[in-house]
Amino acid sequence: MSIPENTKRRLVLLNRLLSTFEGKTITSQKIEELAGWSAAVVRRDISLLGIICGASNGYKVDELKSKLEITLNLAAKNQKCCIVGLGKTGQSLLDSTELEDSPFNIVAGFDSNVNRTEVLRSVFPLHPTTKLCEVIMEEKIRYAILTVNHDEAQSLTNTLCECGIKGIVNYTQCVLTVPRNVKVKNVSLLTALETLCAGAIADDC
Amino acid sequence: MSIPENTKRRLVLLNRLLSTFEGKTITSQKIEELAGWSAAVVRRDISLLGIICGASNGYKVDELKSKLEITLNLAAKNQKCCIVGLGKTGQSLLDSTELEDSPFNIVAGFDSNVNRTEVLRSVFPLHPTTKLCEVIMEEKIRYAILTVNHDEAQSLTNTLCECGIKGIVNYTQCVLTVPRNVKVKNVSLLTALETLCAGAIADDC
DNA sequence: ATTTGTGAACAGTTTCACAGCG
DNA sequence: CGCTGTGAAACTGTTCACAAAT
Repeated sequence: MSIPENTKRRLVLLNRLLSTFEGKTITSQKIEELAGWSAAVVRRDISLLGIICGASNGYKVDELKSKLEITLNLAAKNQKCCIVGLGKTGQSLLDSTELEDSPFNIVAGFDSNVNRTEVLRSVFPLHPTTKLCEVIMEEKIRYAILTVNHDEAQSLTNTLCECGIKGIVNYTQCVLTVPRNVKVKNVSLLTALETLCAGAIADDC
Repeated sequence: MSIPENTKRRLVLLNRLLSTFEGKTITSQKIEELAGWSAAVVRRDISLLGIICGASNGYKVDELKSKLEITLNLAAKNQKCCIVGLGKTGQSLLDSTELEDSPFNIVAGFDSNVNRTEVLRSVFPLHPTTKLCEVIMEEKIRYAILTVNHDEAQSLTNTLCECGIKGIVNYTQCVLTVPRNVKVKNVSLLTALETLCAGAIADDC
């Protein structure tokens, strides 16, 4: 039985939420208070994982968490990512500690301005975008973090898709056109604000 | 008749997409190719706006776009925002041009480290977080961009909610607890990557 | 001929309510 | 007795298919 999209989005956040409760138990009621999803939704979501780890005294967080990590693919370590575009946003990610202790690992950066790739320093190598395909295929990079200018966004996206990238975290304002096998997650500040403003927030991501 | 959440999220992106087609017409088929939503979904979404602006020769982009802006609340200019947390992420937004020509306007920044609020320069004033409530209420700020450390995230969120903020763009990894009248949009890199990895992307935001 | 707009069928998701377990 | 796990009902969202419009 496959897990619905909505459920998956909540489970990603549930997994995060549970970090604070390791070794303990937690009830669906408590999760409702913390995350805002109804207790009924929480119970249904968890039941879709196909395990029984609650049974009348709240869920055992450790069991739940390890099942979540497997189901959500987060158990696989060292999933490779790259940054495409080393302007202000891209640079702020260069020495970010955000992905420490996560399954994700940034292993390359790219910019079409060779100056930047030569001057900037980081723990992973920086390349000109002409090498995009080569490096991605060689390193088997799965995810791209797109932080380029508007005018380069779609053409670089095309290249990324051609070299087999699985997903793109899109920090640009462009609505990217991608083949169906590539997933895009739009996270630009403008999109986020517009989404809030339009009252269009899914109760999750 | 109220517009469903899913539709709203797509309409936000549709509005963006249409910028490239001002003065022209566009068919639901073309939108399907560009954005990836089925033409049937596109037509249904647009019909929910309650206007007829297509009639057999594709949609008139200008008419469609102005209706979209009204429906999505994006017509109201100068909706005030603030940045909470002036670490690396917050700083990268200080002189960002991303919100230029948008209805949103950053009018204040906050950090609990007074050093930062005194040393950093920006076009809008920077305050210590002790002034959070005062400034937000005085300036009638609607949206907060949360870029603080993990350990401050929930307590500052509580304060933000108390002073009447409408929505929070959450760059932290925390799952924030908020009252039902406050909306959160999670945009941390880690959450974005986990969502992609779990295959949990709504066909929109 | 092409493309919208929409009823009607279908699919997916949430809520309700309660039996059963600890 | 409180809490999960889950059928069944209710609701929301999507797809189909075609009449109407130009």
